[in-house]
Amino acid sequence: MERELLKGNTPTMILAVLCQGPLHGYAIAREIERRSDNQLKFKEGTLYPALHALEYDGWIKGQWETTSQGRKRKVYTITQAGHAELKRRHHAWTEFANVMAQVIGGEPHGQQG
Amino acid sequence: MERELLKGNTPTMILAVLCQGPLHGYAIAREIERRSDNQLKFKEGTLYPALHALEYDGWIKGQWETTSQGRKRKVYTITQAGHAELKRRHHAWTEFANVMAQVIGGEPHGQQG
DNA sequence: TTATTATACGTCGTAATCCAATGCATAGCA
DNA sequence: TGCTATGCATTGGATTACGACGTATAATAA
Repeated sequence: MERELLKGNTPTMILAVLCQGPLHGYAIAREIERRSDNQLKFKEGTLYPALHALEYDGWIKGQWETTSQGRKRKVYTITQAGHAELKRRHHAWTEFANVMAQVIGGEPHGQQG
Repeated sequence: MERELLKGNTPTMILAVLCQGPLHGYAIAREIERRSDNQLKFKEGTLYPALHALEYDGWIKGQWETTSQGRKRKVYTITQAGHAELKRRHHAWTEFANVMAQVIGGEPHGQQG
């Protein structure tokens, strides 16, 4: 999958996943990979900074928990503001996808300018 | 229009426009704006470096010409390799757009991990 | 015991990209 | 003389993805 195409969409995908329920970082990455039929690979260098930024902006909230196996992990929950942000980003993506279709799929036009 | 969403798609749009016929830089920018119903604004800092990179990669070819008004401009033509590259990029974009739809538009799933 | 894999968190540096700001030059118009 | 449009270009800042690396626990295999 083309690296640059992903740019700007990582937070949107994370919010979309968390919209279905709280998950910890590692599970979020796995869930995005699952939803994309393994076409997307979510790396640590992408995931964790993105989560921290989302929490800093108040769109998600992290809570440390310990599993029965004694392993610590940080479970993230989407906030009210996060839901609004997701809606806004979802809309922006749809708009952009439409524009792209218009530009790269556009019909022929008069040659020179 | 969201700035980050554009990332990586600029060369694709330029190739798509040139696919319809040769144009000089300034006209390419105006054409992309026209096709996007002015939702996209193409700035010089984005346009010219992108054109130079495309020419360096051999996907477009620039040719200086002088108009009847005596104004010089560089007219770009898409190459054979450029057509192939456009096809590849067009495909990559479609794939990515589908993946995005799957991830952010996905149906509900079992909560916790 | 030792090695490997999976889980789970994180940081840092590099590369890629968009764009605001700035610059140069020509042309038409008020 | 100023303003706007055309037409080219560079530079530096900001944002982003990710490879590489580091830490730690647990299960599985040799």
